[in-house]
Amino acid sequence: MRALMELRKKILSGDYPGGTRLFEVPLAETLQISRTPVREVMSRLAEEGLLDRLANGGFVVRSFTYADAVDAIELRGVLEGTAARLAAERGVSQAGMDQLGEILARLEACFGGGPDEVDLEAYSEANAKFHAVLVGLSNSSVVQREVERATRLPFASPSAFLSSRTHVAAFRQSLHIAQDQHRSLVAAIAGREGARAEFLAREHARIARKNLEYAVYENPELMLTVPGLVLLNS
Amino acid sequence: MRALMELRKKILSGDYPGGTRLFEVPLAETLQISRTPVREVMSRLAEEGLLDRLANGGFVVRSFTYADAVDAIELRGVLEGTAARLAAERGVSQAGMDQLGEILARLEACFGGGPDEVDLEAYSEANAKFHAVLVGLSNSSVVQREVERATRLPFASPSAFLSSRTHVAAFRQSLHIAQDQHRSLVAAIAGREGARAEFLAREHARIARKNLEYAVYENPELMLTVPGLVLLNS
DNA sequence: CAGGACTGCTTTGTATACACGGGACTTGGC
DNA sequence: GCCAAGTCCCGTGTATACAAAGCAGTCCTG
Repeated sequence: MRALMELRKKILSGDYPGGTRLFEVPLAETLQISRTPVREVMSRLAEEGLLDRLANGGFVVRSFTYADAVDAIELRGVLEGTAARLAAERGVSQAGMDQLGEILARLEACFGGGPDEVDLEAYSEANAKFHAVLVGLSNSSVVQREVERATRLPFASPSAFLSSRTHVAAFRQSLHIAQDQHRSLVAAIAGREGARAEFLAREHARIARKNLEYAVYENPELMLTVPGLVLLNS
Repeated sequence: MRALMELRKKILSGDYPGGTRLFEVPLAETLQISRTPVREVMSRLAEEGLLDRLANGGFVVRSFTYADAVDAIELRGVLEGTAARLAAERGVSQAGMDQLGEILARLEACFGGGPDEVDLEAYSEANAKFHAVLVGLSNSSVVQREVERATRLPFASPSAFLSSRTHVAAFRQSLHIAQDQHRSLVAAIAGREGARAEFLAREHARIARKNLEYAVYENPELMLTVPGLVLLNS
């Protein structure tokens, strides 16, 4: 199934702009496989939300506007917020809280002495872990499934603007605020404050929205380096 | 693609209980088609959330617990709530509000003179329309897409407990409350009250949760007549 | 000149045959 | 007697050939 990764990569790197119809025969030649696995691959990418099924068969690369990206981020916030609220309402075991605390400490350790000094690589990894664990603590496989789904769109992922290739001051500075929200979120869950946890998670996601806004309007060359932003059309 | 509908129907009617692994060859014989379209069908049902992909290939019928159903309903409420909030925040055109008002009136007309007299058939149809239009008014294709997805699980659908086969007093009585919530929801959107709209939509969905609770604990024979409830296992 | 129908091509849908991989069972050796 | 290795079977992955459907372009007719 290397073909799946290959096609996904091509779409994510902008080889096939949004709205491009993908024909089976040429794709089969490009990927050096026959039509049957091509269909399989496209079907999976449709599940991921990267392709749309056409009414009369066939697939097109899904096309995203700036507004869609904003909504996808908002949606991620809503879903993570729900997971956080459920975790708070239903309660989290001591082991779960310990796990969150440990990741929190790992995130903390990524900040160096200087005000602008961050180990982005380590932060990005711990951040992804934090979000994954948080969602798991909702104790709801249904919610977890949908969060993971919403997160699969690269520009909506919690780590979208943390790629090590994007050493942008504006992004780095947001990390202190983000980390404070992480801490507050954990405190809210520990204190069974469902509403607080929910809205902190939402606001947390809106950092990504702000970063997106910055990339699109202030620093357009970032569109090429931040993963997924090439998918944005108009 | 009648095979798709046929297999979906079989799963929804409980022919293949949750956790059942679906093998391609026997399924191909059952459905009277070859393995290739069987794979296609299963792939689509996986997209719908009725099947799960196994790690090493193959599919199993997704298995739902009571808690999963509760969570799926809550999730639907959260997503519809988000749509309602966005509609309120972003504003809805006069034409949109008129459309909502018209459906509201149609719902109203379903209640007869008696306290327990309802044209369930008409109500169910208008109710489905109301929810669809409401979500459309969010003006967000991303949110709309995910609401429709969450709604595809039959027991999480807004019309789950409105099937005409389930003339249960407990369900009918909830309709007056539901209709009041519909009216309030429209008022909230008209008044740009985002938070109110969001939480009304959530609470509205929780009527379904209550009905589910009733079906499972008070009137188990309903499990067989309410569409989708046969999917619930433990 | 315009509209409709027919034909041909392009593209997806379906069937079938073959390849590959994994797991279980059996057999042989220690 | 137990463990390990090999083989066989079951099930999915892949390729290819063929069928059917949709679309467009052209030609014929009114």
